[in-house]
Amino acid sequence: MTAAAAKGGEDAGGLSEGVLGGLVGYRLRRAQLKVFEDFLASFAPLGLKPAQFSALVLIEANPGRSQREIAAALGIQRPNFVAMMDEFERRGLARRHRSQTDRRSHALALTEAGEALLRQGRVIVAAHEARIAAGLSEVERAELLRLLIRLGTPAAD
Amino acid sequence: MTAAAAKGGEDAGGLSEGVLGGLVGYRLRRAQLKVFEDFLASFAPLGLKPAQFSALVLIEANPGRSQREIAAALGIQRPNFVAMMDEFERRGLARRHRSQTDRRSHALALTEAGEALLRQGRVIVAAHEARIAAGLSEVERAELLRLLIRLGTPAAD
DNA sequence: TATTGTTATACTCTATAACTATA
DNA sequence: TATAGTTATAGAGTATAACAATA
Repeated sequence: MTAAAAKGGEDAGGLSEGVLGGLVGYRLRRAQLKVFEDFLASFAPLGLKPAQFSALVLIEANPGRSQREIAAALGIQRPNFVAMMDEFERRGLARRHRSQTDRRSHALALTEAGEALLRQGRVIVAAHEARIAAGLSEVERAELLRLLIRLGTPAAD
Repeated sequence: MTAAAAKGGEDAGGLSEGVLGGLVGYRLRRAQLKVFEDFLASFAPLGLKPAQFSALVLIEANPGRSQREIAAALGIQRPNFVAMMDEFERRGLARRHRSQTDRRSHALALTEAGEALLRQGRVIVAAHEARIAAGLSEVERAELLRLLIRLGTPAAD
């Protein structure tokens, strides 16, 4: 760290950060932008964005759940999840089955193609994680996850 | 932590998180959403959003810098920063002065009203920080900031 | 030629109201 | 009445191309 950075904080262009550097929210935003940038590039070959990947993971881990349940778990508004499911079905990655107990709701499940894509996704995401956490030891990465969970896990509300 | 959460991860609705729970990018996104939610509510009385607050802080800490420099430091595209500066001038918070050395660029500075608003903002942001980091010790909060900087500081590219 | 601020524009994300079919 | 999925829509946020003034 430079002397200037130690005093008030200074960015790449030589500008002082003022109070920003010490704000968790500001650091979160900058870190997330950078991590998502790497994710987007990593998953471009699979044609998946972060929200789509997380939705597929959640559907696979919780087959038979409704759109409302999956969307809520991801913090996605129900109306906005409709288009995502439409695309999943169009690409043959997931399907909506009529629930046997409540004909209003859709029981979601991955297709074979969806499972296959997720297998590729898990390989890619592992490389992505290793890349973004390259400057951290395994202990530090675990500590970062622990602190982030304490900050933001909806379940901890 | 519940037994289920220890195994594969489980959210508030009882859904398994699958691989998501161990991903830095996913945890960053969820944490940032929650933190920004608190920020937005905290700063509603001042009429400032996170990007606006950070821009005002940066202008105050670096008076005389150009729009391009301030925008670049925040990761904002130059065209998108124009409307933000327009609003700052309309509300009397900041001004664009013609640079004496390069008549193409604008030397930015806060007005008295802008400085006054920022003084209120710094009080509010301190309370906001205390609130979101309530579950963390001071050591943990410092460690979180350190790890986030390692992940995402553009200067560390 | 290159750069600053600007305009226009488009694309994505996100949020809300209202409809339908079921419950 | 209330809920699940859906449609329509509107508002942010973000990205690029192109122009005028200036370097």
